[in-house]
Amino acid sequence: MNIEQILADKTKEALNALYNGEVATISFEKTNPLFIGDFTLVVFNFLKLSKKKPEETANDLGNYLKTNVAEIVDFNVVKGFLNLVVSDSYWLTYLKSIQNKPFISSELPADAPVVMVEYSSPNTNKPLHLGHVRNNLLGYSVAEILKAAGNKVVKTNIVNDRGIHICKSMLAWQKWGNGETPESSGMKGDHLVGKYYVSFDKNYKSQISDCKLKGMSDEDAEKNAPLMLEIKEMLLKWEQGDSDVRALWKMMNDWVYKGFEVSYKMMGVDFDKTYYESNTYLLGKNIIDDGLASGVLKRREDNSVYIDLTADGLDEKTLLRSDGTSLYMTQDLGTARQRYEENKFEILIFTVGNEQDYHFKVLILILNKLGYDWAKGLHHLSYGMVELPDGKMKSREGTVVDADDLMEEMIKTAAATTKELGKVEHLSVEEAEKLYKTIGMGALKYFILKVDPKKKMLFNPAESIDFNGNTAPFIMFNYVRVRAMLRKATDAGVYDEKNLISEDITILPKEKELIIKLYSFNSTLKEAANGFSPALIANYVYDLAKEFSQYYHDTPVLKEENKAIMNFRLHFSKTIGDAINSSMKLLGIEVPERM
RNA sequence: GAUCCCAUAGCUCAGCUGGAUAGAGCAACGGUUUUCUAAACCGUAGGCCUUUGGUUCGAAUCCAAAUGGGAUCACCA
Repeated sequence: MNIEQILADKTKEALNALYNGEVATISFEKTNPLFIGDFTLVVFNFLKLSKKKPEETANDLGNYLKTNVAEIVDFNVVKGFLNLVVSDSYWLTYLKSIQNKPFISSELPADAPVVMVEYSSPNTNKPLHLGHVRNNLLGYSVAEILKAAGNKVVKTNIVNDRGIHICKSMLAWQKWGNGETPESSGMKGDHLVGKYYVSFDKNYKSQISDCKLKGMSDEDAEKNAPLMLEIKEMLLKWEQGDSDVRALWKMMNDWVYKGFEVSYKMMGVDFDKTYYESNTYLLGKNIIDDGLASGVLKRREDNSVYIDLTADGLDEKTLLRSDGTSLYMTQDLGTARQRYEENKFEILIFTVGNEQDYHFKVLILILNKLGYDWAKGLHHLSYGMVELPDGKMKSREGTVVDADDLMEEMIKTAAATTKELGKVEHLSVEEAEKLYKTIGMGALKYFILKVDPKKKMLFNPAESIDFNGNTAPFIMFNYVRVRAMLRKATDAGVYDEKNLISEDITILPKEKELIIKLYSFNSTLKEAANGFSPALIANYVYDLAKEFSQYYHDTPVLKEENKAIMNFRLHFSKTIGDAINSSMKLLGIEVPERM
């Protein structure tokens, strides 16, 4: 049983014994560093029971806990705050109990709930950009966190591989591509396709202005520009299964997938199941039938189907066109049900940007209204846009930060910095390349994940991502210090791996602080899992690394003359290193052994 | 017009379910290396937590309104 639980139980007991009263839940907080103690109990809530002043109440409880809880060696009272001091031996025993045990259990309980995390969901008409990077990193990290918290996680990706936007790239390539391929051009497939998407848009825009010069309204110009008419025809042919159009579609999508594969690999993300919208876009009509039968959905005179959400403060939402064809919402209803039927998930998380908050609110509400029990487990993991200093990214205007470019840039910067610091002398070329990638990608991932997902974030490409301060390289650096010490100690034969910690060690204040930090790993993981928030893990691991850095600076380890103390500090440092490594893994960040 | 999200140091961000004197990093200024990796450590300076009301023993945190910023509100995806 952990110390907080013991304290909570004993406090309840105390309230009963002293004041004959009861309180439902009692929670302790970490003592503010300005005061002496490890845990603090705020007693204001108990004054009604004690009918005494805050100080007296705190003293009563403090005395009770000190005499009745072996782990409590001292306490002090400041106003209504009872600060409790936990014995060093408790913390030592705790540290011993986690020695050489993984922070994250690799085994799942047999009855682990299934959680699906859907993320990435790219379009196949253009390459990935910075917004997708945030999406991928978030989704992957949340999946890792949920897995570590004891869930059976299924990572899924739904590829938006059909529709009018894909036809744009296809038509442009057909018209102006001269048979260009990734091989002939040397371009990555997704970039090549994206190039034609941009050129379509450029030509389309100039046609619109031509039409407007001829006196058309904005709306008519957009609808009647020759390219738009051709696109519509192409989409129709695609839907009818025209073999030429389908062949072109397949060829170009395959180029894109090959490109995405490279980007995903570089990002270090992967998927257990990939769905394609071309296979699922017709789903959902059976749900409509059920909904009509139960009266939740209604049919208009023109035969279109809708749901009235005005009572919930939302609008009327159309779910089926008057011609009977389905809409974005229709297919999302269908795919959600398909997911449930295939996976029987407890929770399904959609990692999608906050511009779709409304869509997901409606989607989840409709499924609940339709009476699906599993709809309670749906959750939209919404994240803010990544903004550039001069406004938001627009792919059509070319003001995007391309994901591949960004990653390459990060790795280059990592290489330059590493060389500048003279850290590559003992590394082979392959090792050095690997290190640059680890550092560069780690810095990028940490930079993005440390920000609360729901907030929009600013990315300034001119100021490349920092490597000092609250960054992944700083955290890695502290891990590397631990590993270097352990290597040296092992080589010198002074590291006793079996005899962990002897009892008579006096722990330093900083050591105690760090042990308490290690102790909070599990509660942090739980919070991160409940809140789907990698940022909590990022903050945790930074605090841990920062405190360790201070400790490392002030406290000799290998230079310590007392062998027992040296061995303790080695084990202690190793455990910190393990915690750093595990935390970083939850963020999808690898740590190097040297840097 | 309606709905949703955001507002904390010059800049980028923490601050969990309300708790004691609001924290980091960057930038600025000063210091630390014969000592386990200085991508480090220490110090100085920098705040009406957007504003106004309310709830409370206690509010950056909860509620309401205002202001500013962003997003969304198609028989598009």
